[in-house]
Amino acid sequence: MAELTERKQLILAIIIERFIATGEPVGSKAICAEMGNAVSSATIRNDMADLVDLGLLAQPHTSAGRIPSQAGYRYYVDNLMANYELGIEEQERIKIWIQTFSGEPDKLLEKAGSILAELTNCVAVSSSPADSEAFIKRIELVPLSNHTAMIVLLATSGILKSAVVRSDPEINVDIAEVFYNICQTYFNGRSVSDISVPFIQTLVASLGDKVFIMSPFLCAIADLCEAVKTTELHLKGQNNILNHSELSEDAFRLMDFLHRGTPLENMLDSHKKSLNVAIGTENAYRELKNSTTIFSKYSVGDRDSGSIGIIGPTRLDYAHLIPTIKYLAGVIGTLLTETLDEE
Amino acid sequence: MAELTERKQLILAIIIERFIATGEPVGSKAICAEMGNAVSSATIRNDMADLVDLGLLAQPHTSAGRIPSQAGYRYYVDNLMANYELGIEEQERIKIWIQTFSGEPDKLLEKAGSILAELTNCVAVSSSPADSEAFIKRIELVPLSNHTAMIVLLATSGILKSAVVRSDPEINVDIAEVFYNICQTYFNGRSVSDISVPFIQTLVASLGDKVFIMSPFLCAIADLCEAVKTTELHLKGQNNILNHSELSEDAFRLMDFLHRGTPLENMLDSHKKSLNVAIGTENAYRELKNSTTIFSKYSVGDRDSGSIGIIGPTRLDYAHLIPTIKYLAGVIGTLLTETLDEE
DNA sequence: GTTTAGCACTCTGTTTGTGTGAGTGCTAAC
DNA sequence: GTTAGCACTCACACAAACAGAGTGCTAAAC
Repeated sequence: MAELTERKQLILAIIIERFIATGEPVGSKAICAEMGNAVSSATIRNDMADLVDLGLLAQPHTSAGRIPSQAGYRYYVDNLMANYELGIEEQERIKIWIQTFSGEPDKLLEKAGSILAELTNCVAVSSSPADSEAFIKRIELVPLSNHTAMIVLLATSGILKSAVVRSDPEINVDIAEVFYNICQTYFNGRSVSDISVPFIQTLVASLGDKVFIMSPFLCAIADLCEAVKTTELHLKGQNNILNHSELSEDAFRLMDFLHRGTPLENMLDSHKKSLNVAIGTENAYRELKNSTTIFSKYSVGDRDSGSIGIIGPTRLDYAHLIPTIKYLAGVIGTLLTETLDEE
Repeated sequence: MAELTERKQLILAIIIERFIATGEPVGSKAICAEMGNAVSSATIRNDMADLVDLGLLAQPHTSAGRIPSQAGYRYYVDNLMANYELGIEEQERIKIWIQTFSGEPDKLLEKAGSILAELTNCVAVSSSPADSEAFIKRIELVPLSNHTAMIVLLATSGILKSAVVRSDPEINVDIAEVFYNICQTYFNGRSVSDISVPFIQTLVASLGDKVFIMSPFLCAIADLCEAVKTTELHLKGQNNILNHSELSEDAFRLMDFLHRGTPLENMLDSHKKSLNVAIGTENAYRELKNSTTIFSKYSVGDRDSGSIGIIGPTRLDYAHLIPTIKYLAGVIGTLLTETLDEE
């Protein structure tokens, strides 16, 4: 991208910020006024024409003001945008929320999504910690009734999963003991990526006649390991799609996209950078071609465990939202690292 | 409601069913054809005029066909509607889904909501079992790390809740023993409605210096008891709101209403009948004045524990949806009763 | 009394035409 | 490089004209 003169940068910034604030195309006169009439509107028009040629601005029609193009937003985010601090409201909200953290990672991320949706008026997406190379730290069996029990699996990277199991034979002390022996020998300390079909087969072979009573428990453990590896998404503030008039045309397709789940997971998985801002067609999915996605990863210990971020229109208050999301991801990482990755 | 002649009933049914199928106002000629020209369109027009006078039909404008009024739908649901069996697709889907039931009530209800949303193309709402008069069956403590543990609470009415707790003092065998003693003495077998602030105060007073280490656990138990009493809602298929053009005008307000949560809870709580169909303004909230809600309660043992149902436009395929929802509620009740209310 | 044919009438949705205003692009002068 | 001036373009709002669907009513037939 060729260097822009300082004035052109200023004009671009004014147009983008005004457009973000009002949603209306910005005309040369308005810019002129905002610049204190330092130059005339005709001069600004010349510069604007150049910015259009560079692809940084667009015109809805010949006789309208200018609006930022996707490339314009990109230039703004990369070069022009001021780096704001978090607002007081954001900070307060996040602080209060942190205090309610009990220690359950999935709940934390779900709540974080709610907060973010409220703060941003966008659809917020958060993923619970997942790590395909996590290690099993412990597995517990909690008898609930004669034939049902809960299995709780704690893994590295701040991951905690549980499931209820039904067993035909009555669940008694003997079964519990066999269960704990198996866990001790085969599961504890092992990477969840090891718990494959062949692994379970070898295990089953070595169990002899205990296979029959153990199989629902083994299945449950395998499922939980799968859950440890699998990103689980929380969608919040879907109603906010309707808040943004520029999305109303796509609203249906967008909603549908969000509810399909898998593409969204793929998208989050594909992000390389810790903070990812994708504007319009920079997004991998064409359903998002009029949307911006801002996602940040959070880390538990030294591993990236999940993401949190938003999906909104391209017309977004980038300068405020980006720091908010960054901060939130940092807080999540810190909390999870402190709580569950200790000892 | 005065008795209608058989022909008027037939005309009303034809109009409603055609309108449900097509969404277009139905004219006299179309009805005439559907009746095999047994009578002329003029005759039908006369009858239609009478039905309008009775408030069962409405005209969007003078020169359009007729559409059902809310009273018309009500008459149809109460008197005319055929009682369909479940379709094969519905049955299959529900059967497959049942097989995935692990024993976790909250998950079951969440999944049931998803299924219902898919089957009906409406917003599905399901509430996890809750019962303000449930009894505590057992409480378990599952140590996770040195300073965190999970508490699992099993109650009657098929209710299972869990939470993670952080404790400053290290969680060791001594603490676990104290915990279980307290549970044995004060909580097991007690009704959750007893676990009030004064009750906790008495308990705290009797604990002496153990109060300090026990307090996070006691708080957690109190929270869990609260959760047992509290209806937790699962919303599914919110994107379906946009499927129905007649709701698109209210889409925003409706979405907002759904996300507010509390009014929805109140609505479900206020239902007296086991199956509740509220058409348009029969709904307690004005946000739903153009919507129909169909909800069925499910019972665990002999107590109503929660509800499942849909929110959609008034133009709904009542004849198929009502049996589906009824059936689903029945299945949920049976599953939960068998699994968790045993022994 | 009920049913029917016939016809004028009403209302919606679409198309076409006109005017207005905001904002531009270009040219010539500074 | 900057500015004033002016013709030009386009979206939007409003009005008029038109076609089509379906009704309501009347008078005759059953």
